[in-house]
Amino acid sequence: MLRADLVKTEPSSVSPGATRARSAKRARILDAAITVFARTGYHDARVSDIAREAGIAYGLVYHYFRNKEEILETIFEERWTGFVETVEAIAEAPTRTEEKLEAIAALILGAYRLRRDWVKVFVLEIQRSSRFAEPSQLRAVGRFFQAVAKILRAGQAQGALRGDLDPEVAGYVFVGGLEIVITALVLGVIRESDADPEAYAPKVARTVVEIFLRGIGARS
Amino acid sequence: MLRADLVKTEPSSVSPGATRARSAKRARILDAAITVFARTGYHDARVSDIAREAGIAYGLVYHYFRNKEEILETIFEERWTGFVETVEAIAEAPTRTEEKLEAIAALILGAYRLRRDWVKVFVLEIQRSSRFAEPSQLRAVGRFFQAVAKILRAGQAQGALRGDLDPEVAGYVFVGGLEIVITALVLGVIRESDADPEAYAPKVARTVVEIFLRGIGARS
Amino acid sequence: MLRADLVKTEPSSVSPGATRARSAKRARILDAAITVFARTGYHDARVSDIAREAGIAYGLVYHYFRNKEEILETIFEERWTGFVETVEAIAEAPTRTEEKLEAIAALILGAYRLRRDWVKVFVLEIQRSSRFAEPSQLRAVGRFFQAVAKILRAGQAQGALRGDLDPEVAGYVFVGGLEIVITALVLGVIRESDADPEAYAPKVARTVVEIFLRGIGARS
Amino acid sequence: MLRADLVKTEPSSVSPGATRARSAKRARILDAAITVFARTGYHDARVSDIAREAGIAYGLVYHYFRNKEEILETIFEERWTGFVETVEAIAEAPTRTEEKLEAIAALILGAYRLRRDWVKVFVLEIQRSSRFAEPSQLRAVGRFFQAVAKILRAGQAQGALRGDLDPEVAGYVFVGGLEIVITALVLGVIRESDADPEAYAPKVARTVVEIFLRGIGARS
DNA sequence: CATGAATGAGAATTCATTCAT
DNA sequence: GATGAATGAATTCTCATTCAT
Repeated sequence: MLRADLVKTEPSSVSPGATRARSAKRARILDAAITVFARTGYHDARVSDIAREAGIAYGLVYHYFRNKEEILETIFEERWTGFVETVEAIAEAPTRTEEKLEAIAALILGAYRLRRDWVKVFVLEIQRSSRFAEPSQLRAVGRFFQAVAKILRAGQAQGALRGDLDPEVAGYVFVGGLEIVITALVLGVIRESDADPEAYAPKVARTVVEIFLRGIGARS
Repeated sequence: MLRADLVKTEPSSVSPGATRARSAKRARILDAAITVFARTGYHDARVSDIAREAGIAYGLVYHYFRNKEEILETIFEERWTGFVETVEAIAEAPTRTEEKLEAIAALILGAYRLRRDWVKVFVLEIQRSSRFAEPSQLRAVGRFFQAVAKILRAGQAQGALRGDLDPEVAGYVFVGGLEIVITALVLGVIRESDADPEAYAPKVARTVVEIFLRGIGARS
Repeated sequence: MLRADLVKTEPSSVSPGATRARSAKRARILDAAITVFARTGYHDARVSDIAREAGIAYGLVYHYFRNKEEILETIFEERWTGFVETVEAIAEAPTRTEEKLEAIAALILGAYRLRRDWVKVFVLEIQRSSRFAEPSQLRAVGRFFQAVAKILRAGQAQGALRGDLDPEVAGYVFVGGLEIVITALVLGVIRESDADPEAYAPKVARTVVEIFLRGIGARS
Repeated sequence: MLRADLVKTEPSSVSPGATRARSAKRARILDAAITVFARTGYHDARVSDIAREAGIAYGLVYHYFRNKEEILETIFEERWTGFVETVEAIAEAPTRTEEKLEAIAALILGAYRLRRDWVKVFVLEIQRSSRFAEPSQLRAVGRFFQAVAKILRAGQAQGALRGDLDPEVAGYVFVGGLEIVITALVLGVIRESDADPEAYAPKVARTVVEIFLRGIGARS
């Protein structure tokens, strides 16, 4: 079964020696930045906050990154890639359409549980960073939507899905449904029930998939 | 029929005389702020930009608003209220559930055509303004989601909608589906076909409602 | 007789009212900058030093000038112009060549007495500012050399000067002779005799002109 | 005949073995520094630029020099010394005054052709380095002017030069005439004729000497 | 000797906000 | 109301210098 922890989180699986040290500091800066961005928001985060959080000196940040914005871009590029690759793996897998959609929903909602800060930064900051409109980032996001669209087109081809709806728009609707639930969670608008937080995400995931596949309308 | 222009756009329907002048300047500042926020983003927008756009001295901004943030809040409160009232009117209307959902979808996607800057600011700025977490704003957003949830609950009560799904989560899914399509339009990821821009929004609206009601899964 | 005080020093001969206030502050910043640049050198001068010297707040400097460099450029443009105009007036005057050259020498060496800081900044800072290589500045300096060359060409035409020497190179030699004497004074390498400081500059001026016209070689 | 290459340029005429290596790196740093200072100016040159130009790690610079400033000082001291010694040799030589002055002019203008970067740094940077006011450097510059003054005094003593002019001021005038021509060349204000660049410097040198000795005034 | 990661003081610049006119 | 000059806190970024390896 596909699991949320498929999202690769450790770019630190690196070669030893000098390289390790370099990567270690760099990775600490990125981790710290995610934490700080999630807490304060990108704009209100000071570079010195990141440095303090990472436990390093101020100027070292500029040793590894040209400026504050490059940190955000790097977070996106390095961490998003792992996510997209997982989604693409799901798309290629020899499973039924419904399973694939459920896997993606579980992946996203599961990521919220495991890497809440990442999700916050992706959802709240990167998305509206001015750089987000940049071709490279749009392309990276595009990979994700294409993977979803691929699942839908395959589903239509094999008769599992209706063929009369635009798979691209449908893909947006599916992702949008997931995204807003996450946003609501991130913003605390809806709160995981205290009773069984572990069970909440899967349940919501299933609801989204269910609506997406069979609709909320009563069967006539 | 419910129309996009139900969104009230003119707080300038005000009393005459001195008061009119006051309101006129104030309204010009708000309009200018929307334009500038849509262009630059809230954080990168300078008060002087807003003043220049409004054609006034920038000290005057502080006559009408305590600070920059209050401008954003005011935009939200004054302009969002009109939107929510329209949605609530739709919810109360004696029409079928499907019609109501279609009206909301049309309202939102139509607003994008008529008041693109407003939508940009709502979607991109206010949503992630740190103030968004403020009770007053959350309440305002909540009114909107409650109106949607009300439609869904009513639909369940009268048997038009399945009763086995959480209407709150379902509401998010519906709105999220619409929202992401708008975001994609705002960011230029998907582009209205040049052939018939007028027809694009309604068509997308219908697709979203269709998926939401009947699902994309093939009828077994 | 042409006098050193022909160098216009007061751009503050301005219109009254609001304009005066604006100009007053601006002029104070420029004056303060000259003082500070002369004392510390351009590179080591902090904008805050200039502000303190001018008795104004930090940020006001940026109200009037884009950045630190623009201050230096402005000093050059506004103050150099007065100097060049004086030199051009000397060049046009209906006096003998020797008188003209003496007037220029007196002007320059006199300026050193009256506006030592200006001379320091011109000689030591502006000349090696990276911007100095800019067309507009080279042109401004060019005006000065052209005025000198004009005097020399006129002298050659009327038979007062030898015709077998390149007037352009000769102009450089004349100005260079003056300039290095000033530099030596600025740097304190040579010191005006304590006995009669007033008489030193004119005496040096006459020496430079004398050498330039009749040479130091013994008459054969 | 005295030639420009009399200026000693290779402190690398050193003993072999380990010492050679040391000196080699040191010399490379100095050469690189001259190149970089000439290109960027002292203040804007970063130590890392010098290291990159020298092809070494920038920490190594601090093995050989206490700090950035010491590099400039060293350039001045080590390279200027060779120049001054050449000038002193010219002064001592059993040649006529005019020949001596021509040799110096040729030396300086020739150096501009051979070691343009050195001249740039001497003319533009060292001269206004704040450290220029340092006794040791003033003394070094003084040696040069004293050598020139010595030539002039000797010329006066043997009747080759007029005795009624201050030899010190006259020396400044001579050097100043040369210096400004060089500055003009450095800044590109005057350009060596493309036709015969080799001949330009000597020609200018002769013009300067000619004016200095016989003046530009028409013989009455 | 060599390297380049690490440090942190320092300075420029921005811009929201205040206030005298 | 209206203006825009004045203020200064806040922050980013640079770069000389140190130091562990």
